Amino acid sequence: MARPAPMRQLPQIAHVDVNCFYASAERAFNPALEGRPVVVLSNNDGCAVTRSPEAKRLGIALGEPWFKLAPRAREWGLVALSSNYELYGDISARVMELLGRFSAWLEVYSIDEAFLGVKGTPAELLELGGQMKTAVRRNVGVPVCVGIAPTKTLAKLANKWAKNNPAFDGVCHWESVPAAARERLMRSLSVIEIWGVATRLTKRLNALGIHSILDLARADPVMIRDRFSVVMMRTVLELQGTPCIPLEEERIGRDQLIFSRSFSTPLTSAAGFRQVLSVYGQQASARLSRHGLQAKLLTAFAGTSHFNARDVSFPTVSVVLPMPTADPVILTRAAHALLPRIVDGVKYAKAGIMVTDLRPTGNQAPLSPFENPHEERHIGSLVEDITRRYGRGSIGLGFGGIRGGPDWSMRRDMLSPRYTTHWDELPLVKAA
DNA sequence: ATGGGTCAG
DNA sequence: CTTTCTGACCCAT
Repeated sequence: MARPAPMRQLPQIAHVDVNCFYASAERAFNPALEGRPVVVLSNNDGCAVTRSPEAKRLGIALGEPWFKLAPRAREWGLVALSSNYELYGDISARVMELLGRFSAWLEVYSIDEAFLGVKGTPAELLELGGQMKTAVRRNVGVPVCVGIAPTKTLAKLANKWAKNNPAFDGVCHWESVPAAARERLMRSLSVIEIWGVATRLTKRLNALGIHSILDLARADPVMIRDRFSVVMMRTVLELQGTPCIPLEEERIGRDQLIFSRSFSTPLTSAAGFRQVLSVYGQQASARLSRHGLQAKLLTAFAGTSHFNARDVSFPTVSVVLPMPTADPVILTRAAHALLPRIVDGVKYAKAGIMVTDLRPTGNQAPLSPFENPHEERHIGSLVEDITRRYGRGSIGLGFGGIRGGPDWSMRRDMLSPRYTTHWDELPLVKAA
C-alpha cells in the first residue's frame, strides 16, 4: 500500500527587514521616543531619511529637507536625530547574528534586511516567521516584518504586504494566502512596487501596456528579455514562482571603495581641498587595510552644488598608482593631483576619492626597487592605532592632521549617544 | 574595456 | 538652506 505522498517541501526564501530601521534603533535605547514622531536625518542633517510611522502620518515625506521641517518640529512634537551609524551598525550585527540561528543559509542583504533559506510546511513556515519576529523584537528591541515565498522577489513583496496590512501581524507566507487574494493584490499594485523596478523601467513597461504587477507576472519572459534585459526577465520568472536569483555568498572583497561627502559649508580654495583630500586618503587607506586590499588606481573628484547655477565645476582626475598599495602617504599624494584642477573662488559642495582595481594584499615581498618605504615602516597602521586610541583628528598625515581650520566636516547637531559601542556612552539602567 | 544609465537601501 | 552615500551591474560603444 502506498504511503501518503509526502508534502513537497521545496526550499523557500524568508525576507526579514526592520521597520524604519534607524528610527527603531534609536527607540530601542530611548523609550521616550516610543509613540512620538521621529525622523533620522541624512549626512549633514540635510533631509529626513527615516520616519517613524507617527512621522509618516504627519505627512513628512522621505527626503524632506530638515530646514523645512525644523520650524514646525515643536508644534508637532517631532524629534529629529542625526544619523548615528555606529549605533545602527551594531544593532544590525545583533539582528543578523540572531537571524543566523534560524537558518545557516543567510544572506545579509543590507544594513536592515536579510534573506534566509527556509523549509517546512506552510504552517511551519508561518510559525518560523513569527518566531523570528518575536525573537528580534525581544532580544534586540527592534520590530521586523517577515515575508516568506518561493522566490526572493515574491518574498520581498510578501514582506511589503505584511507591513502594509495589519491583518498579517507582521508575517506573510505567500502561498498560505488564497490565490484570489494574491491576484487582487498584484492587480492593485504598480510595477514600481517590485524589487528592481523604479521610475525609468516603470515608464518603459507602461509604454508596453504593462502597468500592474499582475500584468508583468503574465508577460512573456522572452519578450521581456528582448525588450529589456535578462535581469527583468528574471523578475518576471520570479513573480511566476520560479527562483532565478539565488542566495548569495557573503561578498568578499569589493571592486571599488568610494569616499565622498558633502561639506557643511562650501569649500572655495585649494588649501581646504588639500586637507580634505588628505583625510579621505587616510580613510581610504584604513578601509583598504581592514579589508586586506590594495588599490592600483585612484580617482579624485569634486563638484559644485546642483542648486548653484552660477558655479558649475566638476573636476576629476585619475592616478595610476606606482604599485598596488594601501599606503596612506601614497594615496594622499595621489589624491592631491586634483588640486591644480580646483578653480579658485568657486563654491564646491562635495569632494571624494575612489580607489579601484583592488586586489588582495599579497604576502609576497615586493622586489626591492618597488618597495614602499611607508608600508615598510607601518605608518598606516600606526596612524590607525593612534586614531583608535585618541580619537579622529588627534593625528594625521601632513595637512590631514590639523584640528580646526576650515569647517567642512559633517554636520551632526542632533546625534544620539553611541549606546552600545563606547564605554562612556553606555545607557544607565536604574532599578527602582 | 569602460562610461553612462539604472537601481537599491 | 536640499534632493544621503555607496556599490553593483547591464548595455552600448
